[in-house]
Amino acid sequence: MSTKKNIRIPCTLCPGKEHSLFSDLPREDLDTLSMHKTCIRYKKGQTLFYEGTRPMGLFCINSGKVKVYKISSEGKEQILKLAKPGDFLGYRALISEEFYNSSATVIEEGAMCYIPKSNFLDILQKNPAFFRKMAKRVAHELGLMEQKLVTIAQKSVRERLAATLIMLKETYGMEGDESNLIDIALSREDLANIIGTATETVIRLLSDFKTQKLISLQGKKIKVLDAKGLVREADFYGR
Amino acid sequence: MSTKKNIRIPCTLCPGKEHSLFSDLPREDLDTLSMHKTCIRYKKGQTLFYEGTRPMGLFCINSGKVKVYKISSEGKEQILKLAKPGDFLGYRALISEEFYNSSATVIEEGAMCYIPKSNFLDILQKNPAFFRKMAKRVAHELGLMEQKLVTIAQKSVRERLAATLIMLKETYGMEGDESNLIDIALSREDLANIIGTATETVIRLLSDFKTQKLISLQGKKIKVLDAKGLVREADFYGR
DNA sequence: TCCAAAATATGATATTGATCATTTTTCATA
DNA sequence: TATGAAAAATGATCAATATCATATTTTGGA
Repeated sequence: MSTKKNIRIPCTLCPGKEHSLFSDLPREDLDTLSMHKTCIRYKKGQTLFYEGTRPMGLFCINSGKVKVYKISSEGKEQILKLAKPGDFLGYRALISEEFYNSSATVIEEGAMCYIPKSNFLDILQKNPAFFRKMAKRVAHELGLMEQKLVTIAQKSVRERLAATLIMLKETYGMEGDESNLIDIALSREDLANIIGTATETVIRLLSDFKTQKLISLQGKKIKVLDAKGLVREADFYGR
Repeated sequence: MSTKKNIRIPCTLCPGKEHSLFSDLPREDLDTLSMHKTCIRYKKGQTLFYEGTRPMGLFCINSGKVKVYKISSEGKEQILKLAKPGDFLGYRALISEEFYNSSATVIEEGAMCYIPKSNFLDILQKNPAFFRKMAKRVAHELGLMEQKLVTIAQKSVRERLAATLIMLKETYGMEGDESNLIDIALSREDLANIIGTATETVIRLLSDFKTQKLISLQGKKIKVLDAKGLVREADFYGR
């Protein structure tokens, strides 16, 4: 069985707390959350929740990275989003009062906090400003998802890959010298499942981009050498 | 110029009011809305709002049908959803406090009610149950959009067309004998812009389905002859 | 450190669906 | 009801990408 270990991390010490959805929650509410939550270390490959199951709480990523995806009827995985420390998972299903419509699996190990549904709903209930903030977030994500739909429906695989690399660089780029290194452990297959194509196609296109000196490949990690060039490939203008 | 005519339709008389988002709004709030809204007849081709503009209110469709779509950088249209009497448009942008991320154009003429932003937000503010309902709706739509994304990313055009025809039949099917007639005036181009393909491809596939006796074509309108067969084409099982 | 399995890479081929060109039909309206 | 424009239909061709097959490399455990 899994070797999950229960650990305790106060919400007030959570990385990225300042920019998270909880950022301007009153101290009192934060303490309530800290009190009731559980934090567990997950290893790569372990799953936080499965599509089709009933959500019993809210996940908050303390460290590590997670992919959120759906499995189609043919068994193919489609990654809907990637989550990093400070991100929350599972609120869509809690707010819509539905089962999970996607699964979430750890791609880089770390600690995940779990806030029981009742505590989360309590705070939503008694804190209208927080509820508005959550609703605003969900509405914003709907907008993002609509844009993604258009991109997948209308852009070529090459364009989508270039656009995804730029997005990854912006989200997972490192500090200073290494700022062009995309710091997330995505396999070629994961990348293919983000943009909706075959693994071989991603591999071919990456080596193509490498030949064009747009990127360099350092093992699994990708370095962006020519962001402008990638932007050109992505046909980013006018979006 | 357009020949928009201001007409008055009390919300209490709105078709589909019973099942709309406003269904269990207190009488008092409904009257406030009725008081402040304007209702205008729109002809086919007229646009309710444009992507990139600031939302100033909420649209409610009294009669007629509307398509909601985005235009990609290459100028191609992608239809995100179709709206029918009783449906609301524009609340995503109001709740996320963003500009419209899509445009809405009338495909079958009818009357559209317009509720000023301030009135809508007032009611949201003072009526937590209604706000929860709106949030729930947006979260549900996010789930639908995620499913659409997976479908477009992973299913063939043939499967998507078959699935779309089934959805259209379920949403716009008529009563009784004519229950298999899809009662919405969509051009082949519109259909192509829903499923994300070329118009010619839709035309070819439709005549294919016709040859297979899955559908029949009566002018612009499509009749579903063999729903089971279409479901098979759509590979619907297990979704 | 070595081994097996997984991931990556590369090649050959097949298929889907886009694009371009042309014809036919439908439809609005003059 | 005639006519011009838009929509639908059909054909020919081509490009992008999936699929299948087979190395080669990397990696995580025993």
